[in-house]
Amino acid sequence: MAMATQHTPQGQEPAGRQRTRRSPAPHERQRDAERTKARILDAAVEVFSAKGFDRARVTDIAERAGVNQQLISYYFNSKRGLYREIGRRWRAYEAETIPDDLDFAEQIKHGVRASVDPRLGGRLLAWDGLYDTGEDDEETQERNAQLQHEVQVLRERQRAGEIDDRFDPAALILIGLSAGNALAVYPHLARGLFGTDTVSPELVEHYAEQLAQVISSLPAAAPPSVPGSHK
Amino acid sequence: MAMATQHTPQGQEPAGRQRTRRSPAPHERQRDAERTKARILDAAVEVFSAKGFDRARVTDIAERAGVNQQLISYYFNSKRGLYREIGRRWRAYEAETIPDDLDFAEQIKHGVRASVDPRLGGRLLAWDGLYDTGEDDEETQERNAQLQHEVQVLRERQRAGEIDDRFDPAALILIGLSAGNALAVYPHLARGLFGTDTVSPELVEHYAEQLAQVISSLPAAAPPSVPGSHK
DNA sequence: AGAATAGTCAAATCGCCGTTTGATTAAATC
DNA sequence: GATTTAATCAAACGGCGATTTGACTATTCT
Repeated sequence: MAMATQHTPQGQEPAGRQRTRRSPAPHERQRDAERTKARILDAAVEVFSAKGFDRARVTDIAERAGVNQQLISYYFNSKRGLYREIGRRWRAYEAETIPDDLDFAEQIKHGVRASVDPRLGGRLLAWDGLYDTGEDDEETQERNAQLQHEVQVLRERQRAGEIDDRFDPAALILIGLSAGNALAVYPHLARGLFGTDTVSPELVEHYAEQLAQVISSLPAAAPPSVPGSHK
Repeated sequence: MAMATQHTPQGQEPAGRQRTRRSPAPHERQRDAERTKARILDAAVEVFSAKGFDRARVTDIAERAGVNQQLISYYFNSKRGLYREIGRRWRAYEAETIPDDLDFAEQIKHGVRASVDPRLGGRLLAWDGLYDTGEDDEETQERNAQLQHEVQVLRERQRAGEIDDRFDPAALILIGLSAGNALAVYPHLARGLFGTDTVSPELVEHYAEQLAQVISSLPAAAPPSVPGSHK
């Protein structure tokens, strides 16, 4: 692919270019592929998350990353490749970041805050879901494993009596997750509902609080229905 | 989904009065603009809902509607125009369809079932939210009014003691709505969580049940904190 | 130093897809 | 049955935007 490099045949050498020759301390080199790649990735997350795959312009991504757009092909082959790479890194990141020994409600709060951060993945998740075609590539498989693990954790708590038996952990997770992403996915509704003209940090906090409250008010043990009563 | 299928505005033909040339009973004429428009609209809802605006192909829509794609420009000016028309009719439809005197939990169940019907609007709502740019056109204004009304309804129930005062009705609505749409918006997660390889009607029913259970288990009155405590 | 290569870029290409054009056929009117 | 007009279509157009091409420049290695 990118190995058709050839020596420059000729050209006028601009004389008198003064450059000091310093040893490359890794963080101050000007040419650092990894750093540049990271910048592109960051910009890409922002743009993809905001506009979705189709509406995202690679020019836009390149611009924000401060590089030429061809560089994106150079590093990631294609727009799709870039997107996939984001997916990979993202899953790795959240796998190692989200501690599942947190209190469920705390986890939710954390999730809500994270979901609206444009650099984080709430919206990406929604885009993926909407674009989903029903066939499971290996990428989704991986995520599913993580989800199943979450289910296990909840089931554990259920067994410990923290959660009523009638609830299906899988359903609870989906509910929490989708509700947690709500501000990020339905900003237009949020504005209408809360009467603000933007989704402010305060609103995020308020909503996180509310959602956590809902979650944590789920009945813990068997329902308060008196044994022997009807229904 | 009869949303687009209200046509034949021209009214009551005097019975027994027949034209010499067998005046076409409105439902059996071959050339019926309204009917065709409705077919296009229906197909469009399906495609837009499934693929989103950008990925939807007007060829695809035309094909499903059984018409030539130019007809779409003819009737709706543009792809965007078609999309907007859907929005208009959709809001009208749901405004007159969803009865707000239902039990909240019932409403939720109804919502969940509706949201996964591919021909209905759960996904459209999510697309709109993700594509949202923060500026409110008149279209959203209209929806916001409806939402505010919903908020009022909930506030009412809150006043009646059915819902704990600590909950913000607006937040509850957003939670219910987003969670209700979850199967439609995150089908990939749903498959992973529930271990099915498709979102079956049974799953829909199960999930609706679960969500309703969560909603209806929200504390009704003041918290069980001991009365007579401080403040 | 100089060869080799990693990093960067501007500009041309090319396919896709929404829209326009201009004609055609069927229905309604007289 | 002739005229008008509503409905339909096939084919050409044109723009947008991702990708390719082909070079150029800085860095690193020996």
